[in-house]
Amino acid sequence: MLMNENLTRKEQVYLHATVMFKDRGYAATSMRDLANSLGIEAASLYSHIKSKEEILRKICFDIAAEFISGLIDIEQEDIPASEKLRKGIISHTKVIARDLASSAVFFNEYRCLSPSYLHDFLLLRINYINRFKKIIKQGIAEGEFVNIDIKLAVMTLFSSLNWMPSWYNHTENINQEKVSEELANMLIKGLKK
Amino acid sequence: MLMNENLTRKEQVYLHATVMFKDRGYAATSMRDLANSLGIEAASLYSHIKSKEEILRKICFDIAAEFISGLIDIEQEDIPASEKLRKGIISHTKVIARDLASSAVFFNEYRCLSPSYLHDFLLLRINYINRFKKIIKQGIAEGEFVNIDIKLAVMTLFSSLNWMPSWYNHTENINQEKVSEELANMLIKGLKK
DNA sequence: CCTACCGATCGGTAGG
DNA sequence: CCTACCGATCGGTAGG
Repeated sequence: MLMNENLTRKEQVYLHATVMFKDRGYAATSMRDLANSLGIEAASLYSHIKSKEEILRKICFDIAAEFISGLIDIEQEDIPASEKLRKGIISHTKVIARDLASSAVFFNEYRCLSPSYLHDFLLLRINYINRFKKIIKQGIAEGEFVNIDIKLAVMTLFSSLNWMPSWYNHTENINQEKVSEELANMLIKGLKK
Repeated sequence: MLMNENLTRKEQVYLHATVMFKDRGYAATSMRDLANSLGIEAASLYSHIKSKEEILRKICFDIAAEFISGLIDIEQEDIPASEKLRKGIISHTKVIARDLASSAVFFNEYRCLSPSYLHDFLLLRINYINRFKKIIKQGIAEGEFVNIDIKLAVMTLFSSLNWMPSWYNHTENINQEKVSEELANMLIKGLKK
């Protein structure tokens, strides 16, 4: 059962929808399923939201904004690429750990966005990936990292980070910060000379 | 356009379905979409297949079988854990590279299986993951790997490997074997002392 | 492989 | 937040 106290009805709708989109997928979750989990009729949902896709859009674009804003300050710092990368990884994992369900939807369900929103979403994603590519390029240029294929490196990085929501569990006695650090260590060690 | 020459109609149905499930998701792909991409009516599909889910089942369980069978010989070899892991990673990436679309469906759409098939599928997946865990445990026990959290290590490993189908592209001038080797190097280096 | 069609379910609206 | 309902679409079947 979801914790619903202190939430407005609208927030409850978003919360339940996020969890259901994560568990069953966006297309496989019907508005009747969602209404049922809230104990109301499907038609009643529409006094809180405009459409099913509006929910998906909010999840995807909110998380995208969090990822990018977490990275901006780090980019400006005058530190070695490995340290930038470490901080970037920790920032990224923090966004994920803060909201595992939304992150999972972000990673897996974005393609259900209608074409024009999907287009904008993909631009944001490319922008974010390019920022990490730039850090890795810096590390190679400064001789800190091995001369690895950039695309391979950055895709491996994101792959590792982005499946976190599907295996990382808040309730286990695993510490989020420790996980992030171990992960960052492992990945950076794989890149270093 | 898909290459359909030399394929039976049934094989064409499976091929088109796999690509569409990968691109749009299982739930979001209708039998009418599928029929349309083959230039026939939806009802005509059912002279080649029994149900929509039958297609998904075949994809998921065939790929599962390929993953496991690729690993069995490697496990028996009397070599260091790092070499077992390297061979395991290369075997795994070969299965993926051989059929990117099926692999993508395997990783992302399995949860659309009906409960009893989903149950069997998850057992196969746990079995496969445990085989890799055992290799990493061996490496830690023999002092070859750092004393990392096993779950973290194996999940990072699979995350890296399993997003391959979503970014790795056959048509680019990237060589599959080289990608596998670089990937294996990077990941094993992250584990080594 | 087609036409014709089934019951079920979909996202969403009207009106209160 | 409800009842009542819309047109569209779903997976699938019958019969040829």
